[in-house]
Order: sequence, then C-alpha cells, then structure tokens
Amino acid sequence: MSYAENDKSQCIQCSLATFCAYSEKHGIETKRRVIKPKETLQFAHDKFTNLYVIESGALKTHETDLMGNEFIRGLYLKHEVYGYEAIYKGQYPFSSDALTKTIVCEISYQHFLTLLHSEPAFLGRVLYLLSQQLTARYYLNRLSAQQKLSAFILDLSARLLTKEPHLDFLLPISYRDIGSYLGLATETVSRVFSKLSKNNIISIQNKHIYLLDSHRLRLLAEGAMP
Amino acid sequence: MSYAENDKSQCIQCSLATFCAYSEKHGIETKRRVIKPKETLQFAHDKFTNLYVIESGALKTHETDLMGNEFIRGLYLKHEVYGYEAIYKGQYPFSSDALTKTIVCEISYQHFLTLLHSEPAFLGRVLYLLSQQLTARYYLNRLSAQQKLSAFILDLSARLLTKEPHLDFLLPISYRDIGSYLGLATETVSRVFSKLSKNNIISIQNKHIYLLDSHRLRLLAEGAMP
DNA sequence: CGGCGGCTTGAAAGGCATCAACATAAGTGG
DNA sequence: CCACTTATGTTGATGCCTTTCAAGCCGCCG
Repeated sequence: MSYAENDKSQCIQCSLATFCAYSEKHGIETKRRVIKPKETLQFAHDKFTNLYVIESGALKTHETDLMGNEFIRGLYLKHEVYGYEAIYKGQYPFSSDALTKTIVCEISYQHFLTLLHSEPAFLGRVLYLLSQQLTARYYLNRLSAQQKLSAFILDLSARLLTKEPHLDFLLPISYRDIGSYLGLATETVSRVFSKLSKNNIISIQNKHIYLLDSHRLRLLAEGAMP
Repeated sequence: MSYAENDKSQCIQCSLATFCAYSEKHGIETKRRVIKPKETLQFAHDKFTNLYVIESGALKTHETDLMGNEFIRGLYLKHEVYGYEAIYKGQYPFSSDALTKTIVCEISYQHFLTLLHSEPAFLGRVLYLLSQQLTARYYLNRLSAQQKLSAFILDLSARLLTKEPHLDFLLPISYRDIGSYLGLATETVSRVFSKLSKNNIISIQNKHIYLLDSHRLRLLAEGAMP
C-alpha cells in the first residue's frame, strides 16, 4: 500500500466532494492511498480512525464464519464511501480487500466530525448518503437466483454507469464472490448469466457486460417473468 | 390514530433519550401517537417530515411488487427509530403498519437537524445508531432456512430482551411476515420452528418463545450444525 | 357461535447446491 | 516470451431442500 499524488480531476463526481471543498477551506489536505489487487485495506477489528472514498477501483468486505467459509458482505465502487459501518463499534467489522488496483482518499473521522458540526450542508449530504444505504441491497432476500442476479446487475449498472448513454461495464468482482454476496453457488451464478445471455437480455464475455434489454431485466428482477 | 398523554417512565431506555432531554432544554415537547393494530402510520411516498421512536409495540414496513406480492422490508421494535430511510428521497419509501397497539414519539426532522447541529453528543449518538443499522440483518443472505430463522430469532431476542436474565419473549410478527422478510414460505417457517422446538433449542407456543439453548441456536445460525 | 385469518402437516414438484470433470484465463518464473 | 501453475468459469448429473398445492386445525374477533 502506497500513497499517490493528488489528482483532483475525478473529484467532481465524488459523493463527498463537499468534504474536500470544506477541507481545503480549513487548510487540510486529503491523503490518497494506492491499494494493489487482493491487498487488504483494513483487517477485521482494526481500530476505526478513517473513512475512505473510492476514487478508482473497487473494494469488497468479507468475513469468515466458524466453518471457515468466506462471506462477502459489501461492495464499494468508485465515488462511494467505505467505513461508516465501523463507527458503531469503533473498529472495522470486516476485512476490506481491493478487487483491482484501487485508489482511495483517506478521511480522518475526527476531521469528518468537525466538518459535520461546522458545515450544515455537509451534514445534510452525509445523512442523505447514509439514508440511501439503509434501503440498498434490497434484493438479497429476493427468492429466485434469477431475481437476485438481475437486481444485482441493475444495481451495479446504476452505480457504475455515470455517463448516461453507456450501457456496458466491466464486472469488478468474481462469480465466486457474487455468489457469496447473494447467497448462491458459483455454478448457479454462471448458469444464470448464461441464460440471461442466451435470452438476449445481456451480453457477457470476459466480465464485460452489455445491457441489451434493461427493461426485461427489470421485469426479471421483479419476478414478473419466467 | 390518536394522541397520547406523555408518560416518560419508559424513556430511559429509548435510543434517542438524549433527543428528548435536549428538546426539553430548548423548550420543545415531543408528541406521542397511538396506532391501533394493522393501522398505517405512513404510506409509501408520503412526504417525509418526522422520525418516530417506538415507545411500545412494533412496526413493519412493506412494499408490493408488480405481481401484487407483498414484501416485508423492515421491522421496528421498542426503543428503535423509524424514518431514517425516508431522508434520502424526502418521502417514506414503504408503508409502515403497526403490528400491535403501538405508541410512537413523533420527532420533527427539522427540529432533529437543529439539535444535531447544536449538540455534538447527539450527533455522535445518531451516527452510532445509523452505523449499527448498516450491518444489521446480515442473515438475509444466509443460505438455509434454518440458518436464517435461527439468526432472526437471535436478532429479535437481542433487541427485545433488555432485562438480562429473561430468555423469553412474544413474537411480534406473523409467520407469513417472517417468511416474507426472510425470503421463505410460511410453511417453511412453521416447519423450522417445529424442528427447533422438537430439538429442545427453543420452546414455542402461541408466539411465546423461550430460548432453551441459545448456544446451540447460535451454532445453527452460523451453519455449524445440521 | 360462526367465520376468517393464521398455523400445521403431508405429498409432490422444482430449483438450487453439490460433486466431478473439463475449459479457459490469469499469474509466475525461467 | 513461453511453459507451467493456479485461479476462475463452464457444463452435466444427482440429490436435497424449499416451494407449492391441498387439506385440516386452531384461535380470535365480531
């Protein structure tokens, strides 16, 4: 893990862009870290001191149960904030690994709190983002594998496709991890992807996904179609 | 829906007790509402203006999909806060119904924001509670019905059993709603409960649950036992 | 007391996990 | 840059768990 130069060209779309703006006003610079693929940013039970905004790349959080099975618990993409779940116990509840080469902005929680107090607009922004998180990942308790995976693809596309006309993106996560995240076997994930592809709802090759029929995909996610 | 007299004997354990303390300091009284069983507190898309603390009873949130199927999305018990998920869109995303006779404290969001600004300790408390919510309901993507339900019972017991030595409580929700919440059929919920009862892990009659062996229940939730 | 919603239990069907074998991609070292 | 190794994805067969359908029971409330 190393530090990176400050390149703020990407920051406009950052979900905490206001944080950086206010930080500069208060004369504080934000640190950037580069995390190599599969490298760990924080281990479970590490003391909580920082939030992180993903500037590029992606993180997954995971835990291992008594039987040694790994469970994926969260996925953090470009412009999203990782760390809120650690406030509660004062430590990160899960390990967080980079899925690809990832650059994060390190935000001191102390500094973050100070800004929450002094900048009402920033507090509003953070409450907005936290509120959004509370109803995310609704699809985890959907019943069928096809519903879960369809909803998952739609969720990913909404989070990754900032430029409107584009309908394709790279899956930042392995089938095994998708399965673990959704409570499905790797093979099931593969089979459902094949089926969606065969039915011309998406096209997929080497993790490159193209949404051919997002309308039908939405129907599948709602369980409105076989 | 009607209003209730103020009886603050229960407020000590309220998760936002500090809110009321500060409110009084600022000379503002908190309103109480009584909601009858099956009555609706807020409908989906209602404009968001208030948070609610459950003083007694329980709420469920639910939505209906394209096919007309109802999905239970959340469960709010005594001393817990309902409404955070509405900040995001400025409207309540789901309908919320009382499961039993329920009394809630109505908290104006405007007033809530004011207090967040003026009282740092209150801000800390709210962030703590929100952080906790982010990792709750982890068991929804567990694989087997037994794991989900075991984890659900443990979750409920942790939230309902404030007095330590007690190990029994009343299920505040129907089997149908539990199934909808966990992504299981009503019959499966019934069968798993029967099995847990037959194996002397819990005893259950008429929604009254007694934890006979919470250790083994925890193992079941982790998937460590057949 | 009668009706209705909620719970229980059984039998059948189907979806998904599991196991196994293979194919392909990615990563490593010479 | 290629050969080797390892990780990841694909495909088929089998069995189990859960859903679904059906029927009956129980408790509750009007």
